[in-house]
Amino acid sequence: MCAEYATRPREQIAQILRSERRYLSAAEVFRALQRARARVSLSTVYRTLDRLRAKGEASSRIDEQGEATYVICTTSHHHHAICRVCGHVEEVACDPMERFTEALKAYHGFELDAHAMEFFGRCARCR
Amino acid sequence: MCAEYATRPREQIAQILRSERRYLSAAEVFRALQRARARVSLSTVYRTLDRLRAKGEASSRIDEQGEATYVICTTSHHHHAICRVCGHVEEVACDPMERFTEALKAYHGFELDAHAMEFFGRCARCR
DNA sequence: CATGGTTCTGCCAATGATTCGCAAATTATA
DNA sequence: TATAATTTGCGAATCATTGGCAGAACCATG
Ligand SMILES: [Zn+2]
Ligand SMILES: [Zn+2]
Ligand SMILES: [Zn+2]
Ligand SMILES: [Zn+2]
Repeated sequence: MCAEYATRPREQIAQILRSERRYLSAAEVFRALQRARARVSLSTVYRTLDRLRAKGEASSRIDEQGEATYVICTTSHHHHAICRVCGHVEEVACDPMERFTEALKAYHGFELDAHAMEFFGRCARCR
Repeated sequence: MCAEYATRPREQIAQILRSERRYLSAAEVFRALQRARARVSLSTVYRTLDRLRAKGEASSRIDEQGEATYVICTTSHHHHAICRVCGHVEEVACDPMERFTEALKAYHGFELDAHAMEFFGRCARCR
C-alpha cells in the first residue's frame, strides 16, 4: 500500500506549473488545462496542487482575494519575491535571518523555530 | 456624508481585541462578545474587523485552516512573532531589511517596495 | 497479455466562511 | 424632538474548497 502512481493528469498539471513561473490558483490551472485540450477535473487539480505542496515541490500562498495559489519551488529553504507587474516569482536565499533570530531572543525573549517572508516589487524585466 | 460614528458594537469589538493580544477570528471575537453579554451580530464583527484593518489599526493573517484572523497593532511598520503555544503576538522592529533590499537589487535585479514577514516559536513566558 | 489489488479520477453534493441586500435601529446635530 | 447620515441585524446568496463514492487507470505478477 501507499504506492505512488505517475498519471497523465498529474503530469499535465505539473507541466503547467513548470511553464508558468508565478503563483496560480486552482481555477487558473484548470483554465490552462482546458486551453491545452487536457481533460482534467477541477477536483483533481485541487488534489494535485495540495499533494505537490505536501511533498514540498510547490509553495502556496493566499492571494488578495483569499484564494490559494501555488508555484513550483526548486531550492529548499528560501523566500519569494513577487513582481507586482507580471507576477514573476524569484526565489530568494535567506542569509541575513540570523540577525532576526538573535534580536528576537535577546530583546523579546522569543525563541524562533520558523519564519515566513514575502517580498513585493518589480522584477528585472518589468523595471 | 462619509462621517464616522462611534458606536457601542465597535467599541465592544475593539475592547476584545485590545484585551487579547493574539490573532482572533471573527467567530472567536463573536463568541467572546457573547460571553461578555454584548449583543453584536456576526456581520458587524466581520465589518468592524475589516474596517480596523483598512484603517491600519489591526493586522490580519490567514491561519492554518484558512480563516482570517486579526490582532491590534500599535507601532507602525513592524512584523509579528507568534507563539506556537499561547498564540501571543510580539511586535518586532524591522531593521535588518536593508540587507535583503540590497541583495535583491544587486543579485536578482528586483526592486523592492514592500515585504511581509512572520516569525514562529515560543514566547518568553512559554519557554 | 489477462488478473487483481491498489491508487486515482470524475462527478456532484455538501460545507462553511464571508459577503450582500435591505429595512429597522442608532448616532450626531440642531 | 425632528432630520439626515450611518450602522446594524437578519437571512439569503456566494463561492472556493472538500467529501463520498463508483468507475477508470495504473502496475506488478504469472
Ligand atoms: Zn515582472
Ligand atoms: Zn528563511
Ligand atoms: Zn507563548
Ligand atoms: Zn519590515
